[in-house]
This record gives sequence, C-alpha cells and structure tokens, in this order.
Amino acid sequence: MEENKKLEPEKAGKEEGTPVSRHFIEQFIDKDLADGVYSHVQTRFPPEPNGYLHIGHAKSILLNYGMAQEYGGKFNLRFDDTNPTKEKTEFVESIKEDVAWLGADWEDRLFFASNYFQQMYECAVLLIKKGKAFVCDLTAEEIRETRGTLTEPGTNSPYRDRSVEENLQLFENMKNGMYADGEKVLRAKIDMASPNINMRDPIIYRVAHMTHHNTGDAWCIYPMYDFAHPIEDAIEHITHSLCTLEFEDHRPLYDWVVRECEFEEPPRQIEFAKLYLKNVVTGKRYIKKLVENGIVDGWDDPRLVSISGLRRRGYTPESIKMFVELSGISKAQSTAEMPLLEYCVREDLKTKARRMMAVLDPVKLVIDNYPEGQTEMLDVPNNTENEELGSRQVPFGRELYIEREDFMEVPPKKYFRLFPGNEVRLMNAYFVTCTGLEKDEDGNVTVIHCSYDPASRGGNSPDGRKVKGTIHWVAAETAKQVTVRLYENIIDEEKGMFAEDGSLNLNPKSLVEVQGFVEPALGNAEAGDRFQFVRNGYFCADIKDSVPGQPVFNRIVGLKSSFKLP
RNA sequence: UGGGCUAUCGCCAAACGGUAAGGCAACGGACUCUGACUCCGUCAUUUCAAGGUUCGAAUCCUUGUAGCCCAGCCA
Repeated sequence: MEENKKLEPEKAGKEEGTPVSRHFIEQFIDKDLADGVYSHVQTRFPPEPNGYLHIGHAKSILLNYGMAQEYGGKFNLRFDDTNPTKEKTEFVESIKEDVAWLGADWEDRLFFASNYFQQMYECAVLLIKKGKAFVCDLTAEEIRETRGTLTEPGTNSPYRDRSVEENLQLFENMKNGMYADGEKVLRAKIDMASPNINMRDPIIYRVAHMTHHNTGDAWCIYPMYDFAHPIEDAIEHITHSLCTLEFEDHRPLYDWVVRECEFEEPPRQIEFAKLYLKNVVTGKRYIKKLVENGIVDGWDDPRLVSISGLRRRGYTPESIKMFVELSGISKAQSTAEMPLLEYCVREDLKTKARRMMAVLDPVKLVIDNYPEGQTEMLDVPNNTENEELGSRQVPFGRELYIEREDFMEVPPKKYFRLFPGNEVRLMNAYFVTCTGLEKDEDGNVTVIHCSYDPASRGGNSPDGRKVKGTIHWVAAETAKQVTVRLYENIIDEEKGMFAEDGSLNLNPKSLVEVQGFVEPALGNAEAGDRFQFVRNGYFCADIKDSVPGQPVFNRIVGLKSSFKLP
C-alpha cells in the first residue's frame, strides 16, 4: 500500500500519455496537416530592417523557428524591405546577428522581399488585367477623405472604372518613372463600403523615387505591406505566417491577395499576442532619446531589453528561449514581469556558471593568529552542483577582504554572519571568530580582527563543531581590483513608466559602478564569460569594455534573496 | 457610436460540456560550506457580470461590461 502510493506520482509524471497542452497555433497546424491543407510546414521571421530587435521580437523569432523545428519544417529569415524611405543595411547585419545568436537557424534561406519586386509587379499586372486593381490619381489627402471613417463608408474613386488597357498603360508609366512621388498609386478594387477599412480599395503600389538599399534605382514604385507580404509568403511556400494581433484586420486582405494572385497552396496567416514587459522601454523613439541624451550607452546598453543589450548584459539565448516558452502563446493581451526573465537566467546559469568569490563592498579582515607573510592555496570546486566544471586554486592569507554587510558590530536577532565573539566559516577555508575591530574617527569599521582555527582547514572542524554562517572572501594580497556594474531598472518603478508629460520616469540609480576585489582567477576572465559571484548574483564580463587582464563585470541578475534585515 | 479581437489567482497560462493543471511572484517550514540552490506546505468552491439551456457549464445561448487594434502613399 505504502509503496504504491509512493510510486504513483512518479509514474504519472513520466507517463507520456498526458501531453503538455498545445497552444492554439500548434492546434491550427495540427489540423491543417491532418486535413491535408499542407504537406509541410514552413515559417518565417520577416523584420523590416529599420531598427534593432528587442525581447518582443524574440518571441516571434523563437515561435516561428520553433514551429518549423517541431514539425520538421523550414524557417526563413526574410527582410521585409519594401519601403526604401525607412530601411538601412546596417540594421540587416544587426538583425542577422541577433537572430543567429538566439539560435534560429535559417540555413541558406536568407531572403529579401525586394528581390521579389519583379514578381510582385507581375502580380499587380495580373490584378489589373482581372479588373481587380486600378491606377488612382487622387492625392493622399483626397484618398484619406474618401476612405470614410470608422462608422461611415467611403466613396469610390472617380478613377475606379478606368479600363484595363488604360490602367495597364498608366501602371507601366508609373514603373517607368513618368510620375512624381504621390502623383499616382495603384489600388486594389475591393469595396469602399466594407466595415473593414483595410478592404476599402487599399493602395498596393506607390511611387517613390529613392535609392533602395538592395535594389538601388531599379524601381521607383514600391509595393505596400498588405500587397507585398502575402506574395512574399506565397513565393517562399510559407504555410503558416505567424504575426502579431494588430494584423488580424489585415487577414481578409491577405487572403484576397493570395487568392486573386492565384497562388496554389496559399499561406495562412495566424496572429498571436505580442509579449510586453512591465516597466520596460521598447519603443524606438524613447530609446533613441535615451541614446541621444547619453543616458544609455547605445542600443546595446545592458539596461535595455534589446537583444544586443541582453546579450551584453550576459543573458543567455537559452534563458530567453525559456522565458518565451514560459510566457506562453495566446491571443490575450499580456504583460510579463521581469522576475520571470530573471528566474530564467538564474535557472540556466545555475549549473553552467562557475561560482567564484568577489567582494563588491570590501572591508579588511585580519586573522591575527595566522602566520604573517604566509600564503596557502586552497582547492575549491567551481560549481558544487556540476562537477564537470572542475576546481581551481584560490590563495588564502592573513589579510582578506570580506563584504561589509557580512559584519555587524551590533547584530540584530537572527543575524548569523560575523559579529564580535561569533564564529563563522570563511567559505572553503577556515572557521574564524571575531575578536575585535578598528574604526576611523567617523565610526566606520576599517579593520575587523579575528582568530582562526587551523584545524578547520577546508571549512570543517574535525570536532564536529557547527557554525551558522558562511561568508565569502578574497585574499587582500592577491586580489584583483575590477570594475563591477550593478544595474536596476532604468525606469523608476515606483512612479511607473510615464510622467504626466509623457516622458519616461527614469531611475537615477539604474547603473551603479563599484570597484570590487575578485579572486585571481576572475581577473583573467574573458569577455563574455559568465560567473556566479557567491551571494552576489550572476555576472558577465562585458563584451565591449573588458580588455585582457582587466575585465569589467556586468551583473546579469542578483541571487534571489528572501531575507531582509532592518 | 462601424469592424476585428480578448477577458480564468498579483503576472503568464491550461482546461475543447464531466466537476478549475502548471510556471513566476508571494508566504510558511525543513535542509544547507552561498540566508542561494533543493525540498515540503499554503495560495481561484470559482472562471468580467447577470440571466438561460443541461443531470452537469470556464466551456453552449442571451444580454450587458471592460480592455486592445483599425481611418499611413509605414510595417
């Protein structure tokens, strides 16, 4: 009986009969495959190269890539560069770097929408021939006025009934550069009375005499998103075009385009909710301002949630993937909280990072009964939960630095670190008992004195004596002084994101730089190396500012700490 | 006040007519050479609201309510 009870939960947990619930996108794909709508799965991430990627994009990247992986399909990276006024090549490179870093492998499928301009042009011609598109001479303002409003239908353009021949000629003229920007557009002929404004004879081509980052001056007409995107997807044989909720209203138009352009096995658009983070800036214009005002270091400032910022801060791709997965996929507007992201890195780094000692707010500790001038090397495991990380030698001596908060002259109740008369363990070293202290004229503790028990080498006393506290330390003589950056949210969370005038409520203490002492091994950290600093959190040697032999550490995240002393 | 979408614990999110999973956060407690980790326990008699159908409703129906998106020659 007893045994059965114990076994059951284990069995239940391992039984693969209860599948983890599948989110709605997987259910759509499952059904499409079961119904034979598609025989393969192909997805894509289609950024416009007009800025840097942030954590919100990571959801789209990993979802699209994840679906391709899950169904043994393919994933494309496609730059949706149909508007030359906004796009730059520099962003193409940063986006590629970020997508690759996240582990979304597009293999040899890197595409540019601009490479499909000819096919899109032909699609437009087809629409004209079918009487489904027309060249319109109305000005931008006139088009807006005749579009109607949310509650009133629009009115037909006076150019709506031009003949196929005339439209063909005019469109060719547009392509041949005979008109100025804004002079003419090509519109789909759908329904000016549609309750869906996207269907009110949407513009599908505009004139723009501008050099395109990829096609140069080959074209002076450019397709609009609503026309281009479905064609891009169809050309690439995308099956499931996953995008965010704001495109839901565009789906009827998406379907109209692939249908009227007569694509076989047309792609299907499925929308999901964006991932927002509470009290986090992702808006381009806000970040731009922060950069311009020198409040942040650039788009890769470790306080930003840009992919490059997170990378520089020390976040791992795995932790971001975990975050996206734990956040879930749904259509409900959602705002995740930073603690979930933080949980994810801690979880990922827990067994991956070497655990070393660093003292960020040092105070000197002198072991009076330790032989003067003596130094010894202690063998210390790099991660007690992961033996594969091996061990290292850490020097120990008579004078050490310990964390200022690890000593209190007058301890409150339940404080079990160092205070006069108390014995604690110096991690991996010896038991020490506090015997006295020195102060400066302002009353600040300058030196703490103690005596050690030589028999407790390695951290345990042969007599079985226990201590309540274990504190970390570095030997003063061999310690390396390094710059350590501690971060807080750049937003003042107390006040909330925005001030009344719409500006951001900034946290003046979002970056605090301290000079800490680290054990010698940490002094040789390579840029990008991640560590756990015992009791101080997880840190990463800054990939930008570290130089050989002189690392600069970013705190990725603090250790979760449930104790609060007065 | 047109159309589209969404409402389940502080934050995410399952549940697909059979009697409210899970994670984060929080709070107890055990353990500990990191007050971390780990472990164990607590945390929605109720699913936006009100009605209705049903033996049975978060799931179906009605009527409301709230939030998000749409009137770029942006994506």
